[in-house]
Amino acid sequence: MKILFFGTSIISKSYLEELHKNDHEILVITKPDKPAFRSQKFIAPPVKVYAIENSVNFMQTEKFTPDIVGKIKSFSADAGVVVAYGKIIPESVFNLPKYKTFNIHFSLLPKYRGSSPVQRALCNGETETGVSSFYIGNVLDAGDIIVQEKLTVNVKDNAETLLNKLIHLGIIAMNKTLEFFKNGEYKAVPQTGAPSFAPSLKKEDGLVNWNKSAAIIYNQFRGLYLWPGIYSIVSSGKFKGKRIKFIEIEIFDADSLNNDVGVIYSIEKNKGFTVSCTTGRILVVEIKLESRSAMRAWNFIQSGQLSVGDSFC
RNA sequence: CGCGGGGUGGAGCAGCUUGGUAGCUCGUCAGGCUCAUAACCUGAAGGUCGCAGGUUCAAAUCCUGCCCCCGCAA
Repeated sequence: MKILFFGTSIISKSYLEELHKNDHEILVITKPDKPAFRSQKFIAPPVKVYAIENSVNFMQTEKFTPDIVGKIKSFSADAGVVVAYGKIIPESVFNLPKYKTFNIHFSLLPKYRGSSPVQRALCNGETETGVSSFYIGNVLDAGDIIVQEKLTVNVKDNAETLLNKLIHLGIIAMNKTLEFFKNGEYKAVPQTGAPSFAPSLKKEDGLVNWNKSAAIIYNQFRGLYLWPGIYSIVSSGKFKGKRIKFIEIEIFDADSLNNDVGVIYSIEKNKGFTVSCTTGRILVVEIKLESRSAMRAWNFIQSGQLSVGDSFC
């Protein structure tokens, strides 16, 4: 088939790779290079890198100008595939392909419409999620569903592990969808049930609220594992006002009812320190201080700059 | 040349402003104590203070250049 592929991130790359391996004729649409990281050097989207390395045709654009739309039109695609593209595609473009354009979304729509479905689902402690392929329309993530695949969330899953599972599942959904197009044996169904939304994550989403249960904080940790991570501000002692990121935490106990919320309750030899939540306590195992590399919480305790009784806000 | 922070025995830190004997906690090793629970006590080993120059009687500390790590911003 002739496939119009919209994608940018490292996630999209796997999908492009799959399409390429399956001998589809592909035109990739991706975002322009952007300055990134400390160096401020222009970094190419992973999808572009793949396209170059594998001689796949691609175009980079910020806007869908008449000129660009014309070029896309002349490709006369059979189907459009959107995966982690990062931009809104206008109707004049998504209606061009013969079988229209579909998106792979990492949730069981209409749940978790938006850009961070995996992370939000984990934060909310969902035990089941999945992927959906659906027709792109003018309302974000609201089109008719073509294929949906379910997945049970493991309690140990974090944003990284769950995303990897969903990427694989999404590839299956994509292949099924294309197969459906080819055979014509399918029927897209409107989304049913009340939609929920998964807005983009912000750095502040990582701030821990100790006035929650250890279970809720742990879910937040799982969901924000890749970015932005979770953190808290020290409110007493030598480190007052400093931010500490929690790279690795565990639930120390799930049931205790505490009044000393946000206070370092104990130090666990060779492991780290525990902090009280309203219900239960969190064991902090690995941390990261401003301007420092990540380190074991236990090691940091050796410096004596944080000890039992110090608190977070 | 986007802004800022950091590099000190194996680990985490202090010392730098105001140059003058390498400090603290942990770990390791040897010994003691014996139920403390972050166990405790005594002793020991282990460091070209990121690298290279410079200033100085004297540099971890002041000056210059370079390397590496981290955060912010995009």
